[in-house]
Amino acid sequence: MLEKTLVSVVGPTAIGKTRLAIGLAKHFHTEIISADSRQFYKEMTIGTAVPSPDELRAAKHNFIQHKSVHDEYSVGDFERDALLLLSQLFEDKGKVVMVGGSGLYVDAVVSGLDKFPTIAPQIRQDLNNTLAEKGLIPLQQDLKRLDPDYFSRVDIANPHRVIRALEVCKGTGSPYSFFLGKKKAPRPFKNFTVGLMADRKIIYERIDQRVDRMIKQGLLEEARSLFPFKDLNALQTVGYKELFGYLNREYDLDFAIAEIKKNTRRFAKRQMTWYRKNKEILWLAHDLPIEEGITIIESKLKIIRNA
RNA sequence: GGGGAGAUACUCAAGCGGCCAACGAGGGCAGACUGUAAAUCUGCUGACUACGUCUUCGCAGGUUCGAAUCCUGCUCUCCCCA
Repeated sequence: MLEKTLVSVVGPTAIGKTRLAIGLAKHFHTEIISADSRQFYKEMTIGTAVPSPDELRAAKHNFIQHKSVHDEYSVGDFERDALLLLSQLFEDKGKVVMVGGSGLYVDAVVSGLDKFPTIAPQIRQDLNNTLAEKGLIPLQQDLKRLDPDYFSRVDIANPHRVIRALEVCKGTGSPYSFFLGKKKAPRPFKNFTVGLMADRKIIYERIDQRVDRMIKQGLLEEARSLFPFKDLNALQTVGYKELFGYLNREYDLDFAIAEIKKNTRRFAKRQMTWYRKNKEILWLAHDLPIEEGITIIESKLKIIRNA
């Protein structure tokens, strides 16, 4: 019990992270922290593949559907909330399991983000308006003036990157890069990350099957109920945005479903790209029996402990 | 049987004598990523012993210094008239 360890499970969508996480949580008699940026929202269930009631009963999950799509909730908020909860859980638990499909969110808990002051939402609103009316170029010029250092490093073709940096510059009066690279608070626990992998073909098949299942379960109705809020950030989500297009009579349902499958595959690809560069991850085959996976993880944890 | 249109890379689709390994779009692949991240953005996408070489634009010939682009024949597809 001396070694507090956060065991994270990562991997592309639909590969079986939830199952492994539950197996681990039961094995370690502990709880699960979800680091999935879309399972936070209580209004979304089917399309985000939230764990089933049975699964939720099998192990205590945290940060599942604890927010509303109407709430503002950022990675920074999540990092803070997760660390707070972790410190509580580690009071009487040696291990905590984290599952997440959102690489940035997992990394935020594991490694930490720099601290940024809260920025008034109006600033971003204004920047978005500028983008819509005048395009990206004036924003790029602004950034070049306000933070030449970051300007030379960012992907200046990416409006989100440029606007985020600018909102910090404008909101704080300091360059965005001023806040970067500060010493992060050390985590009072060790990290161990397990990745699930499979052949591309298998992942894509699983995705297709899962999308079909979601549709059968009533994803369209769920999307219909959220249609009035389709412009909210939380609803810029694969599985919903495509159905909004259908509900808006832009194309037929078959097309929408095909788009969901395609976009989910692309999402899975991006997840794999995110994790691929991380050499610390212990990769396990998706079809390895859970007990075997746990045995392997246990032995690796022992090695770490003795190191 | 007669007349017309067309066959271009994984798909769709430009090109209509040289600047074409061939616009563009889709799809795919690869990558980036510090509070929008299931978001957003970038690159590549004929083959290779790759800042060079080799084979492509239905097939086979021909004209030309030079053809995806012009001519002839053939094959196939579509439309109209019988």
